[in-house]
Amino acid sequence: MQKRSEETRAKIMSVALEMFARQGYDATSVADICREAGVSKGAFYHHFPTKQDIFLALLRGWLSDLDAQLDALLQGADSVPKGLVSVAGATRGVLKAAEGRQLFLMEFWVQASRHPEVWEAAIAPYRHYQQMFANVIQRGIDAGVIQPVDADTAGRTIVALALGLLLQAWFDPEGAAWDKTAVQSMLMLMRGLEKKTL
Amino acid sequence: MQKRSEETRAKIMSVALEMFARQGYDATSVADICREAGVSKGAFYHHFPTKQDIFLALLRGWLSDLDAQLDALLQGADSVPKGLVSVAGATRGVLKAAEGRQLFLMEFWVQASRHPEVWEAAIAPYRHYQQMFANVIQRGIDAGVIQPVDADTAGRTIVALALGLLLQAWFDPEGAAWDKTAVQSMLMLMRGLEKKTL
Amino acid sequence: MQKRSEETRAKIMSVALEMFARQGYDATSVADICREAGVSKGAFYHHFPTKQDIFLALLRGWLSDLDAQLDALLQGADSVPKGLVSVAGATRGVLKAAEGRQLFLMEFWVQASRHPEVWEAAIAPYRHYQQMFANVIQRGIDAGVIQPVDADTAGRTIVALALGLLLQAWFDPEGAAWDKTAVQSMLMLMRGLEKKTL
Amino acid sequence: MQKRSEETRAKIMSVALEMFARQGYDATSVADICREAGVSKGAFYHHFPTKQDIFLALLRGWLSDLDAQLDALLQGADSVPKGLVSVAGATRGVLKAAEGRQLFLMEFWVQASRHPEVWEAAIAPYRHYQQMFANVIQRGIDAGVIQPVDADTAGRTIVALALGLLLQAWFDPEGAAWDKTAVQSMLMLMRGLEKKTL
DNA sequence: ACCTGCGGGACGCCCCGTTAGT
DNA sequence: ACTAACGGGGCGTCCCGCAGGT
Repeated sequence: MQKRSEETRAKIMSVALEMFARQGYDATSVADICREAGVSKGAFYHHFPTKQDIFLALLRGWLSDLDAQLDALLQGADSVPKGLVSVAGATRGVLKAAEGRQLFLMEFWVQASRHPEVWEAAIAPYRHYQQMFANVIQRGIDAGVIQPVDADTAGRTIVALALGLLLQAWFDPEGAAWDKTAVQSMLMLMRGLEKKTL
Repeated sequence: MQKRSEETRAKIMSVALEMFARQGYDATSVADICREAGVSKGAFYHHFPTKQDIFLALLRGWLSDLDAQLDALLQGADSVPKGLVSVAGATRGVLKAAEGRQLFLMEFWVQASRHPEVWEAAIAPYRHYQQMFANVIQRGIDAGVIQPVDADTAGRTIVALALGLLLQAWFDPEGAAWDKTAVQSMLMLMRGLEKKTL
Repeated sequence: MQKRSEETRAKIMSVALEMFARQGYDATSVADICREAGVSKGAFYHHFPTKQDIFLALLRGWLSDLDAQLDALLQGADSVPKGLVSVAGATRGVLKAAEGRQLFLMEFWVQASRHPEVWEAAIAPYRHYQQMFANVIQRGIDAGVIQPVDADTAGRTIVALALGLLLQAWFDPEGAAWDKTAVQSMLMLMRGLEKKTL
Repeated sequence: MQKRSEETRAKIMSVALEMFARQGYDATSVADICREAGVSKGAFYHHFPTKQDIFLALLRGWLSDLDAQLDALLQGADSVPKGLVSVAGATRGVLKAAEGRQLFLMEFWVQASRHPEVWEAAIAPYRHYQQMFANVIQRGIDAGVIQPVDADTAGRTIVALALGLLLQAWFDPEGAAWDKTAVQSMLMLMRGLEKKTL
């Protein structure tokens, strides 16, 4: 029956995700994953031809998850370009989506820099998000509520802020209430973008 | 004479830095480093007790470099809190300082998340910079040229922006003129911080 | 219906034979065979209890083929002991029979040296042929056309010559026209065996 | 000191030779060799980059041994082309030289058929011997003691006989007194080559 | 009866970071 | 400063049972 197979595969993936996130890709051996998942190496290599392959599979899943979440979040912002705060709120979504998987994110970047296929998988969605933000901004400009800045640059700026906060939240979790900091930061930036209405 | 010894050590370090940056920490073997540096493994272990140790040594050097560069840059901003643009310019310095060593930076973060000693070495300077920016902001607030925001949060925001730009510049170098983008981004943020003089 | 089954079995065997011959027994995995034959591993193990077993099955078939061919060839020689050249011609048959399967032959010997069952299967026919040649020689001696040598030794000598040529032809195919060399060689030997009629 | 190193290397080689000969190349794992030799895997790979490499090293040594032995043996035959029996005796040398290493010889051929480098190492000496025998024969022809046959073919025939006997002696050791059989066989052939002095 | 997918472990080769002995 | 040796894994693969479907 195929149910069993699917379960095994899922188990392996979830374990692998967690271990990659906790110990990193290189430090996690296939044997580790198998032991933790309670399967044999035979089972592992039945489902994934290579250690790299499970990483890519994980990555794919993770990106599509993120995609869904962000798309949903931006629905609201999309329709209310004047309420820039909603954009600020959206960034919280980005952080949430990455919650507890930051190390995996790092690993992913590191791998991306070395393996073209991974890079491909990484760069596309990144540009996608940047574009989404740029679109929102552009609409705001057209509507006359945002300064006439370069929308692309603004998009990149928003992404940069989100990424930077993500990173800080990761390597200094106790340093601040990152949740609130995210909102505040984004507000500061938004304030710089909105048209001064006297 | 110790000259020879010093040279060997330096050679090893420079090779190691480059290889870590290009291939990553785990993917770079001690043997690789030795071959490239033209020394024996014995020589390597004569100078560094452990592979980790050379990494830390490298890290220390790198951080102190960065420190010096940033301190110099912030001298100006420090004394001219009203010219917030100078702060924007300073972020360019951060990018410059990391030029071509981003992968090493990533490795460093990854390692930091796992080894307390590394984390220690990483978190301290990070907080240092954040504090510097916060100070500049605070002075601006006191002088009445900046909105009465929370200075710490503003500091974190600036650092976040810098980090985020660094990251983007790294994994999508062709995506934009990051140099200029950095300045523009910072200006947008600054605009949100400054007091509306109207 | 069993037709399907028989076909599958035959397909597996033919693929296995070719792969063993080309890559050797150890270097050919069951998975390789299955992939090439277009069947699942389950199917393989349904037909053959073990990898060794398919080898033995193949071997058995191969030997009985060889047997048939040689027996046919020696019919002639048997009845014309004075025409020693026909014996020479027979050796060509040996070479022909092994055409393109030398590596399998080698594998077979190697396996034989380690597994008694295989050895059993190998040594019997070998002695059979040697005996056939010895018989022909003995008849020649009785008929007075061949020197009074030890017939067994002569038989072994003929077999040796055939084997040696086979081997050379295998690992240095371009080295000579082995076809003709075989005949010439055998003639030289025959000349040493025949009674000097002068 | 380098003495230790040399000893370790020699120990590894001798153990490997024996195990390859007894169990075959594929069936002998590096771990087996190490255990038997009482060294660590690290030591093994310090001396030999690859499992294949130790095989080649062994092969090289074996061939040069054989070379030396045969050269010495053919010295006599060389100078006494009329005493063809000495050539017959020489073949005994070939058998002696291979004593107890036949399986290694087989392995070697099997490997040769798959790895060009091995084949290279194998084919050269083989042609060398064939040539030596051919030379002896040619001299005999020139001296008028041997039939005007094609010397090359005769050389190949002698080699074939030697190989064939070697093989039979290996897979049916009890079948005959191969020592004496070798001499008898060679005499039969020689008889066919020599000029009928009548 | 025939065939399939899945799973199980045991190893195989290679390499890695490191310590002893000069 | 350097060569030799050391173990301990790492990844990938192999040969092979079962449970299940057709």
